[in-house]
Amino acid sequence: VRCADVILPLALPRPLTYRLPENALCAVGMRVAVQLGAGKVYTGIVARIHQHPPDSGTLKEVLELVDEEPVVTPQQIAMWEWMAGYYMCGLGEVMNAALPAGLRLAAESWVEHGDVVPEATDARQRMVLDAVLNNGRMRLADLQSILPVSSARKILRTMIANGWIRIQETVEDTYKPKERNMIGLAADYRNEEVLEALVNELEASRRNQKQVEALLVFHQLAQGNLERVIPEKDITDKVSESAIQTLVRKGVLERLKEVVSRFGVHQALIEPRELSPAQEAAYQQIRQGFGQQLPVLLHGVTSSGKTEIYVKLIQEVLDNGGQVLYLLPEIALTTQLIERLRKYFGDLVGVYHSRFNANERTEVWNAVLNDTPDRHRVILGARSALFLPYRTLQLVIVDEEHESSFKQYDPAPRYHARDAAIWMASRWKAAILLGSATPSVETYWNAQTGKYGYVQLNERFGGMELPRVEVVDLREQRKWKSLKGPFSQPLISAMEETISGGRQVILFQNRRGFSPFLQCEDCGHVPGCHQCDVSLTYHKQGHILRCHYCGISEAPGTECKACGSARVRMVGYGTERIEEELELLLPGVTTARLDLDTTRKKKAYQQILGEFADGKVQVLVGTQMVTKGLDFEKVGLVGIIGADAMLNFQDFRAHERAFQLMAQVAGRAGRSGMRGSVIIQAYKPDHWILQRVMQHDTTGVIAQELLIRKNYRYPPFVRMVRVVLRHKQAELVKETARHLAARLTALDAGEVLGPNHPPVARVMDQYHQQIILKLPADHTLAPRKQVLRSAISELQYNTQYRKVRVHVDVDPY
DNA sequence: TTAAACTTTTAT
DNA sequence: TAAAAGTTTAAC
Repeated sequence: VRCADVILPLALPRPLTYRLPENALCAVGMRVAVQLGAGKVYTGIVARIHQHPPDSGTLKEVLELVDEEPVVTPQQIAMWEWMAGYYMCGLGEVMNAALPAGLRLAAESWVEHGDVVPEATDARQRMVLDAVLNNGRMRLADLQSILPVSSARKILRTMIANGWIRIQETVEDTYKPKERNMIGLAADYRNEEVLEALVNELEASRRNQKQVEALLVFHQLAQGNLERVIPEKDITDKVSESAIQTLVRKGVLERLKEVVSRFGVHQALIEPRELSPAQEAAYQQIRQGFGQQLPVLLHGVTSSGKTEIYVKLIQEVLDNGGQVLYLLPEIALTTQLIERLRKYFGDLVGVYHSRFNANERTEVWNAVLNDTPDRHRVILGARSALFLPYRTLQLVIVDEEHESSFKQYDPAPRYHARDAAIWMASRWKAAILLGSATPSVETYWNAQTGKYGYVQLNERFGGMELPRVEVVDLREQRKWKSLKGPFSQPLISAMEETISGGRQVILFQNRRGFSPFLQCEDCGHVPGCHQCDVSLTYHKQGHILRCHYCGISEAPGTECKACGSARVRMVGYGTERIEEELELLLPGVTTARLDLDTTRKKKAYQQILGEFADGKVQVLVGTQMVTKGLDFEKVGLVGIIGADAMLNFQDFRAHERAFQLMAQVAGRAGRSGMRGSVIIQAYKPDHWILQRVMQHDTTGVIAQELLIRKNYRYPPFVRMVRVVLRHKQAELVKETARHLAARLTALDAGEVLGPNHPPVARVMDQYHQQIILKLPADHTLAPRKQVLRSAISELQYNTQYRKVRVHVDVDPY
């Protein structure tokens, strides 16, 4: 028998084996429909074809081959397997992250009438039968929604048992290509003489003038080529629809559909700029590193023109017929960069990220899979762009390499796009370039130790100076009562000066919403989430208290829930409140806000960033989003409202991240000729990180951090694995975590820290415990992960421990 | 993820 | 005591 190992879109430990129908033309990477369990039909991807049926049980047969050609390449399956192994999750989970929804077939259950004619039926059964008979068949989900929720399943079950109805599973392709209406001449009329005769005939009657006109317009648009097919809209722009209609009815014209791209047509406009001597030197060094098959780190200060270098490298690959993957940490950045790259490469640039709908993503997927020569040669995207079916990938660029948003946390696979890209590049034999003004400690270490090539670009483009950074002591400001809401005197004057000088301001506060929490002035009570251990954030927009962990919201009462006092005050400043305070402080100033709440809609980024770029907005207030490599010409001042929150995190990466964030946002200031300035407000102005931000000392921070990491055994000197346990009962999770930790110690898996609870111990009524494993960064990593795997599966043998959900986060961020 | 098998809670 | 609600488990 021929067998197919099928990856199913579920968190199963491994692919399941099905029997292939005889003579089935099946290949690795094709989609197949298979039955799982009693009735459910799923589509999966064939990972392997072989002749070795598993020992246990009977084999089910593949129900249907969906594709004639594979939709997934063997290289991708290799990548999925690597990812599932390295990040310790199921192949199905990787597949779920990788495949666009348009390729995941929707399996639907339909209810049809059965072979047995029902006799005695009750009212509800009658209802079901009527619905099924009237419509031929009904969606199971629709039927369930018209029946009372509690008994729907039961009613249907009896009816199935009686043979009155049955359930049929279907699998349907959800991808719909976009089409447009076209007009062409019918076969008989694709001849000048015939057409001329027709025109003459029609001209005889005055009533047919419109038709003659339509034919002339068609002739003109077709430029004499009568085989041509013209977009209907081009014709109806000039002549009436009814004339076309008549000609179609007479069989002179034909209506046709043509598949078109969902993505508009763009034209390359300009030649890339010549590189400066410094850029040229960096470019040559990068080429050299690529020549040695090494990933290369391009460490270039903000505004050093890294993009120009990327452009030149991309151009080369395109000339060479290759594909390029350009990874960015944020969707907002793709919005900015796409316009820039399209100026050079036009339609060859494609975008791919989570804001695209299923059809758009599938279209990009197919274009990459088919290696189309005229579209999607350069893919610009967030981390999911990693999963496209590249065939001729020659270059990967990971821009803003240090960004933590390259790491996915939930759901599995908990992968780091930068690290996965490095694996991919070596497998695909593609070059890979990591770019950053503030490289991560790990990457810098790899460059220092010769694992990566290292190229530095210290010169800002046009020789501009780095911004002046000033730290304002909030303790002083408070003492002298010179704080106005969240703003210190120096920040206020700087904003006024910048705005009156016709330049723009960016304000950064890493908290969205209006106020992080409410507090009763009498008893100190803080309203918290009912199902999570966090306070509720007040959102003025919608006048609502919201939990940022589970999303649940409630109306804020007018009085304290604990003591009934009416004196409840809002504590702290989120972006929403900062924007409002600013409007009160500087009336007439135009503001905009860039955070999760203002960018929910698909086009929101484009709109907000567009208005800021056009100068319609003078002050842009935002969360992390404003720090990540946005380029604006006229920003003269960047204000960091509260630096302490970032410095006080007790995670080993907190200092590194705080520095990166501040250095990056500072880099937004001062682009068009004038030196920019940065004001950081902090209660701890002497913190060493702030001092280093003032000095723009990236390598100093990294050197210091490397010392600390070496002393305290943190990455890159060890590898970390975080094990998270979750359950409704706090005690059970604790007990299980203690047991697992003890077991890991006994098995000598590595250095075991914990168990303890993560910063937020309860989310959605589930209590969390975590164990951190520190593993040596050597060849024992894989066997140690195997030890961890078996220790976790051992929990199954205990009826209590097995109830606890466990997940693993490799290289946590 | 799903659904059947199994267990615990709740209402009458 | 039955029904409802919640848990657990296996899937080729």
